[in-house]
Amino acid sequence: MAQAARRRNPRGQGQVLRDQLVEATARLLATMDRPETLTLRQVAREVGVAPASIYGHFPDLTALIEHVLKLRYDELGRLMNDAAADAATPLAELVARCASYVHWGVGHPGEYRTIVGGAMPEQLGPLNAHGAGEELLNALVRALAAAAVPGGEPLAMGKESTAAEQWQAGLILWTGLHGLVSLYNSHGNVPWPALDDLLAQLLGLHTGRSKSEIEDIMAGGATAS
Amino acid sequence: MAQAARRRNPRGQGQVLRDQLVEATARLLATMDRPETLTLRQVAREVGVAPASIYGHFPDLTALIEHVLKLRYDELGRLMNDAAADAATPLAELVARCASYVHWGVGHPGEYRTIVGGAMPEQLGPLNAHGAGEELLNALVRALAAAAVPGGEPLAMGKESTAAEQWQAGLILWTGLHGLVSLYNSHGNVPWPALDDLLAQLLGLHTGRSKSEIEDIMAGGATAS
DNA sequence: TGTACATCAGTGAACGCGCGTTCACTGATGTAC
DNA sequence: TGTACATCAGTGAACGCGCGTTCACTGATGTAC
Repeated sequence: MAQAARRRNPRGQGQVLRDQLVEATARLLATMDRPETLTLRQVAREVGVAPASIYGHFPDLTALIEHVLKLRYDELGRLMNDAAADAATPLAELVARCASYVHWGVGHPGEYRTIVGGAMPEQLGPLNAHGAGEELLNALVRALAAAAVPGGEPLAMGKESTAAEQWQAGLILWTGLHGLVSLYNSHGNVPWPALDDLLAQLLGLHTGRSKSEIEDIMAGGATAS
Repeated sequence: MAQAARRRNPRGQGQVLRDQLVEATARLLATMDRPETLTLRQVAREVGVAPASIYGHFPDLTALIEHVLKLRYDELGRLMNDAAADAATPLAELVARCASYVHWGVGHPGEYRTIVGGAMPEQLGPLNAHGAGEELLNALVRALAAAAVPGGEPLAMGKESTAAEQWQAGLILWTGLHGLVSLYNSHGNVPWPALDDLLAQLLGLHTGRSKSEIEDIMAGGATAS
């Protein structure tokens, strides 16, 4: 992995090493079995630079990781918003958001675990550190409320649902999505059905629709990966 | 934490240190912020013994931790079975199982994360290592199938549900429970509603009952802690 | 056009730390004769 | 009742390792005069 024959950057180009550090850290977090054990010296080796050189660009490894996790989190948020933008109906938007969340989580197990799985020391992930996670969660709550079945049965027995009820329903949906990603990623020995099958059924439960209705939307809409 | 003035055990009592090691490891795993960073020397210090003394009882730290996690896992299984045994109806049994699972998980965040959360290196937890997790999961699947609403709507549109459908429904319920415990434990900054409130609504969704029906059962039955 | 100097980007060696593991050992307790 | 010996339960010092962090440094590149 470590490149040989690295050239010192010319005068104005201190930025170059910084970018390389960020990219190498991202790559390592994405590919390591246990991303939470990443060390400063591993990053230095990956870039092909002396460990001390990192201090010119970041105060310590924690700051570097935090920077990278913020990028990944923003990527996930953008992905979900893009998927939502293509949707024709509120229900399709909800399905698109959830599908992109789950697909991203399963496609990026290391990063998912570091961002939302609480794998990092001292609640370092963006979902905890800054309130960045709120946006993602709020968008999900709104999407679920907008997609709630018109009859209104599942939430509050025919009454209009209050903000607190919508919040709680969104939270529960989030825990469902997270549980699915988390267990799917960490328990490879369990005989899992197809991921989209599980997701369709899960969303059916949470929206009060049939599984097949959700599947039709997933097949038609842009669910990204 | 480390006791001073430890006395060497008399001849036949090598077992004593072994028990102390197990107990100290359990205590540390339960109380540490990041149980996955436990070291062999920490255990030795906690007991008040030389690091090398551990090798007389366990081949290495991994074996010691594995032993302790197995104990904790058995504890959880027993708790769920005991709770189920007190239940009057299949639905009450399901509720009791799920409630004891969630309560145990929230009451033992460190152990929960090491057992099912995938926090340990190389899939060390009992749920992965041996097939011990299967029993717990199978019991949940059976309980859900038995408690399925008589009308039969939520699963398969009035038809009898197949074994595969029951398995999938149980898996999804498990991911819901796990997501709830996992996020509840790791995201203290989120304004969580009462845990039993979330659980009741979640079980309502998964069983096709109303939240209040579940709440009545939770209030009446033995939900343990 | 030369030259002294400042700055930039990063180096390399060293530090002290906690770790897992090894190895020869110690000293009390039991057992054989 | 003595005494030599074996075993048991654990010690203590040492090893080599990778780690985060520090510090004085180097050498190329730009700038002032």
